[in-house]
Amino acid sequence: MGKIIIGKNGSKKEVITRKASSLFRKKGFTATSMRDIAEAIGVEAPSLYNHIESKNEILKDICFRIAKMFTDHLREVELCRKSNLEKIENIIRFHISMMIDEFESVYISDHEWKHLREPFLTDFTNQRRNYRSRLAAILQKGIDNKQINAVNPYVAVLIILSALSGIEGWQKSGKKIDAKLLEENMIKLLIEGLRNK
Amino acid sequence: MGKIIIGKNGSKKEVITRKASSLFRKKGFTATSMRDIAEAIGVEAPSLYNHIESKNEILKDICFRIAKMFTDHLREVELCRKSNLEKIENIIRFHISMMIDEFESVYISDHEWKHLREPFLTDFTNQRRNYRSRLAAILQKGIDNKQINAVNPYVAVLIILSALSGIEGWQKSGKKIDAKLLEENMIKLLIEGLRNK
DNA sequence: TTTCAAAACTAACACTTATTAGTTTTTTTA
DNA sequence: TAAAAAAACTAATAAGTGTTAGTTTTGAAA
Repeated sequence: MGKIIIGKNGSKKEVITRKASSLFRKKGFTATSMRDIAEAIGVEAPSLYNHIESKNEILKDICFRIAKMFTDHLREVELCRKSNLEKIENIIRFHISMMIDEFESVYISDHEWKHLREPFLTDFTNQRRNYRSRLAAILQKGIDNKQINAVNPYVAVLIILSALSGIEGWQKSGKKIDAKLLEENMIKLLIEGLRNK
Repeated sequence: MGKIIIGKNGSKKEVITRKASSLFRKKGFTATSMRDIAEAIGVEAPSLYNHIESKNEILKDICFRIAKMFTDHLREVELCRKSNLEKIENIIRFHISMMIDEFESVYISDHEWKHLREPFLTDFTNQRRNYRSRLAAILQKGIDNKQINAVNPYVAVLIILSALSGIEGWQKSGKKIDAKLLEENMIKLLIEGLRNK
């Protein structure tokens, strides 16, 4: 039938993962079959198994790669010398850039992680909880400083993260919103909501 | 094997829809089989077809019932005599109460609508677009009034709606956040972000 | 050009899917 | 209590699932 053509960037496994990501986002993980992925690449389904372990491994790779990027960035922010509000702003900007550069993967890691298998499911949800806790800790310090408005930090984290993950909806929306405009509006709304006046 | 036991509230179809909602939310629409639903009710899968048309009809009923509730409420708000910022606040409070009272259905209507079949898929996405446009129109009037901060109204709608839909994550989170506390924090953050100072 | 491994293929397996047909049981109505 | 209707059942269908086995093709190294 055909063969897997590798672009300049990466192995055949990465080609499969990228095509799969696109389908997982459009149709959902469960509704995407190995045959769908194979067809999109131009190959028969069993051929994929020369490069990957299982359909579930693809999902795992996507979710954990994204989780690592967020975790790594958070560690950097925690160590830098900036005010807590600036740290939050930095994190928000990073989320937005991730939504733009890694749209499909971030979407999947947000919406399809529940189809991970153990032990990865537990690992992943622990990482998420951990991420949220550390974000709440930054907010709490800002509140103690009086720099940040006295909101419940867990609620604020919830609001910020879900507001951010909603940018997903923007990409395909008819309204062409410029990325920079989006970012500045986002910062304005969320940071002004937090800032203590 | 058994039979469908109807509670005081509603037909057997409603019993099926309720059980299905719970499974659709936990496992996703595609990953939930008719046998899963039947087993949860205590009946064989083919028996369900005495009461429903198809698995897809269940999803359609869930999504359109919720869409109607949001649309009906929006119409009321549009007609009432209040400031535009108060209207937005009213809508935010309604979303929160919906998340609490109709958690499973709202979640599904947010996350599983893409599995709707035509013509319902098109109808549903049109309703969503329409809802967002009308929300943006309210914001625009508030901006013209100088009551609302000069943000891009489409971005603001995106942020508000996704922040709201993120409350889904709260229900099951370990942190037991009181509903009233959540609501007040949410209003504080979002409305203060919008208010022109 | 021969050799060898990587990567494609076809065929198939064992299972699950939503749904239909036809039949029996249960409940309601007369 | 007899008749009719509703709702359960079993059995089966046709299609689709992820994945494996075994074989052939392809491309690079010797």
